[in-house]
Amino acid sequence: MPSKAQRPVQGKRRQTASKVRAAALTLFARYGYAAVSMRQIASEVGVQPGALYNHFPTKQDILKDLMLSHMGELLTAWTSAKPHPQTDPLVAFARFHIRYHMERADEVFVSYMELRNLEADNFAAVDAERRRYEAILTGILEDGAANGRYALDDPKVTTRALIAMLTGIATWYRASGTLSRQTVEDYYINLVCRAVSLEPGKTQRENG
Amino acid sequence: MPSKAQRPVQGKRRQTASKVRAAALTLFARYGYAAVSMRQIASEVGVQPGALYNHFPTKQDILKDLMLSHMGELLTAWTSAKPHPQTDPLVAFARFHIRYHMERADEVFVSYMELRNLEADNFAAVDAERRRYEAILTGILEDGAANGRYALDDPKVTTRALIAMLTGIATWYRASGTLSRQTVEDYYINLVCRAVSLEPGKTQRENG
DNA sequence: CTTGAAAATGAATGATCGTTCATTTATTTC
DNA sequence: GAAATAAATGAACGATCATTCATTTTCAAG
Repeated sequence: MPSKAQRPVQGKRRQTASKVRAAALTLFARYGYAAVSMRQIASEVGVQPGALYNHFPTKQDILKDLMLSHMGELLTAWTSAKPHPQTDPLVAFARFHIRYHMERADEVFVSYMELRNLEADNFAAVDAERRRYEAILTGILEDGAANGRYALDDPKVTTRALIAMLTGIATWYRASGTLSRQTVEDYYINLVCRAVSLEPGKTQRENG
Repeated sequence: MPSKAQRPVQGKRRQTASKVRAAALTLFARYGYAAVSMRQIASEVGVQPGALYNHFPTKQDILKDLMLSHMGELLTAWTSAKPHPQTDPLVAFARFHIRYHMERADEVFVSYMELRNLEADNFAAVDAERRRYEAILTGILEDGAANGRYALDDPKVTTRALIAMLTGIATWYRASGTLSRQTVEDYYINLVCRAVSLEPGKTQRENG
């Protein structure tokens, strides 16, 4: 007799599948895909190894699912993000990227460390998404360079440099540390702005 | 009867050991430590698996050797690097870092992707070297910030941001591409300079 | 409550893993 | 060239790997 009726949402059906995803994500992030066994994942989920195959056909499919989901959610999140319309586009993108990546250290870690372990088809699919995401930043840089708002040598090189810098936060930032998320975000925004000679004070888009 | 006397240098003794290192480096960089077997390494060297154990006691020792050697050589290279004395210290360091890392993509890749696969003792040793290297840049930034040459929020955060940005070159730069090493180097130097508000034209150290 | 389907079990498959070792082969030392 | 030493072989070890499957258990729908 539960005091509040247990949600009968979609049965227990899809529950194990998402527990598998969660366990695999944590283990892959910590030990690496190749070093994690299906037995470890099963043990973490609290199930026998064979049961995993009711939800994912192979170990590789778990990795593919995690990485494609991450990229898909990242792109969706950007599309539906509505930054303050006065904010400079580069600043808006960088703030979005920093926040999203600080909140999902494991996903980020797996998604850029395990590319090597994707089979050819899966790599192509994930890499296409990654390029779509980078193209967003490249477009912003091209626009800003065209009208003189940013100073930069090459939009694609700058894209890779900035993405590497920002994504790197996930490799060292720990919520338990002394720096708050907001502080780290602000410091990195300053670095990004200066890297393209956008005066940090002038991050409001000029209208008219 | 060799036309030119075969170098009897140190016999064939250490020759296999360095072939093992080279093979392991290439394989680890391409497939990851955990995904590479001792049999693959032996096959690449042209030897039976058991022979590897005449040179390295375990697979883990090969990884430790590769990573510690890389860090040691990196620190030695910096110590013995003699940049033009008029060059701004940050520019000198960044140029050194970029060049060193573009020339050794495999070493760099292994050294920052395989940290997870080091046993505790080995990780501690490698990480200590890594921190020694980062401390060099942090020191440069602190000096420059103290006398107003650079604008930055936090030397340690800036160190991590710049190192991530610069090291990221190894993940995408290919000598076969359209961009020359010198071009990439120059673009990144501009990014670094602007990131700390050091006017790119003013990269000569002022004396007096 | 009955029925059909999905999920989980528990045991097994063959393959591959890192590592060992007695033996043979190659190299260095005297 | 003989003796000593190191390297390489080839076969084997037990452990663990991803995956399969007949069977049992659990769950959702009628």
